[in-house]
Amino acid sequence: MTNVRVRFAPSPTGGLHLGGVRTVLFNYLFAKKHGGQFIVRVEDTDQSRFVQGAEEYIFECLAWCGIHADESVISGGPYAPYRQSERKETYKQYADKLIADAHAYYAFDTPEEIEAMREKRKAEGSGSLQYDASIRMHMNNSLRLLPEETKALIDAGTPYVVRIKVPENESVTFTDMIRGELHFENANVDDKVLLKADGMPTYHLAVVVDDYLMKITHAFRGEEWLPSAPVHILLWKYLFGLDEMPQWAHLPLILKPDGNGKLSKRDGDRLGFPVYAMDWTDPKTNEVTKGFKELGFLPEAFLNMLAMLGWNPGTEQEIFTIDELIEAFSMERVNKAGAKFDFEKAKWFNHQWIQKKEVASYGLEVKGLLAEKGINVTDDIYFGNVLELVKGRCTLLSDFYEQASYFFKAPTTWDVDAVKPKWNDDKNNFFIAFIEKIKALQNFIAEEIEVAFKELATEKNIKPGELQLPMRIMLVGAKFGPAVFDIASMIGKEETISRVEKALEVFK
RNA sequence: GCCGUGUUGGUCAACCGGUUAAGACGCCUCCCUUUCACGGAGGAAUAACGGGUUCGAUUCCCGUACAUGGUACCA
Repeated sequence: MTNVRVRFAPSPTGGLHLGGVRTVLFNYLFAKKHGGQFIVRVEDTDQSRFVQGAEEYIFECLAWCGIHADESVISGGPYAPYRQSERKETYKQYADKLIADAHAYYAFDTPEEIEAMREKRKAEGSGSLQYDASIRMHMNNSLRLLPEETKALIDAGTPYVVRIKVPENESVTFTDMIRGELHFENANVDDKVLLKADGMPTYHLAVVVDDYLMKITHAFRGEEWLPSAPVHILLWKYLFGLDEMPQWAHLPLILKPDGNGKLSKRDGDRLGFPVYAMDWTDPKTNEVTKGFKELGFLPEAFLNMLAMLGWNPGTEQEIFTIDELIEAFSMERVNKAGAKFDFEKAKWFNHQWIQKKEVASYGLEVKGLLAEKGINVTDDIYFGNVLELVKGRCTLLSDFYEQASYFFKAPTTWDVDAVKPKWNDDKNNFFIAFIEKIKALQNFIAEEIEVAFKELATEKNIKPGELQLPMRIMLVGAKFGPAVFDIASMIGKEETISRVEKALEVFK
């Protein structure tokens, strides 16, 4: 439990999807729970896939979620730099060491040659198409070549990669915090490329070296990494010793809600829900992918929902603050099986959080939403009261526009069909009298308005219920919203009278 | 094809050999509300299949099926 250090290592290829955020979350929860450090490192070893602005975007998303690495751990401190492209030389040194120790070798095979090898093996009916012990002595590499030949090739500037030499007839065993003891036969793991022809490391070399150098104690990542775990274990064994190796946990995948497979960006577009944390604009195509934030999610709800996807506390509690999550979290309670994403449930979490949080905490954001639609809020107290009154019927922050706009703007259209069929002179006269009656009201509060309304209705011999819907249409314009008298009280006497008068004209 | 991982209602899932197999989302009914929601009370709905092991298997083991991931000089 001492000195826990975890890391999140995003690949800046654009966007930050649900699975990515959940990986950070679990890392973060674990680190916080054990009083450890949370490190963010950037995996940009494939420069061809690097997208401009993607790194900044990832940090913005994390900031929105309220997940912060220590400053020293992002940009400075003893372990910097954190961007893999800036650590190129370091990886090379370790690759060289591996070669010197005969645990890796130079390979000069061109992609075409490798392809030819695979075609040949396929034709032979071989089950395995790997570059491994069974084939490496037939390939163009330093294992088969004489040392002088290898040297000549390198001196001549022949492109080469460095591959790990997976030993034959052995196996790799390690313990995963979620899955228990895992066992892999070396015959099934191939000689993965460690250093690419451009001198950049592959993920395999980079994680191991970085995790060691940054003293990572616990490595959590997606389940898709399980098949390459043996390579990483071997690298640990050769480079730093198994005693130094972090504890592993391979997190279950987040799956598509409908069909089969891993949840992807396209599924969101297809099924109408976001997959990214925040809006992401691809700089190449200018295509915008919707984010949870912009759709109207609260970060607490977003994280809460994600935490419950693949993990559960074993109790009936479902709504957790981040601190409660930290307290309750344990890797052992993470599920093994992938979970299908359910957008309905995600919205439910948001609804819960809109009720739970102080309205003031999201007031500013709602204010911005209203401003975009031309409603400028000037009175913060009034605004707060309105939010309090309507929040129960909001699932997304964006719902506040529909639910709150009529507190700031008189309706300009009315659902006349809801009123007209039953409208008559008696009702018209009732409202004319009602205007006069409320003018005399001292305290224009819901209870008194209701009393006045009902008294008058009894007096005029009309059922109050039959008058409430018209009243609502007058104030709101449509059939929704809180109790009519609450609305009237909120918008005030003048405004109520004005709206009733105006609607009376329309209903004629 | 080969290798890995997994499989409790439509979805998320609890129960880690003996249970009437929790709970939540969604769905349905009713109540509340002469609005729309919230809320409350009910309801339908689940252990992939076949073998073992055991007094007893949803729980352990083995097969099969299915799903999913990997099989790249992508991460």
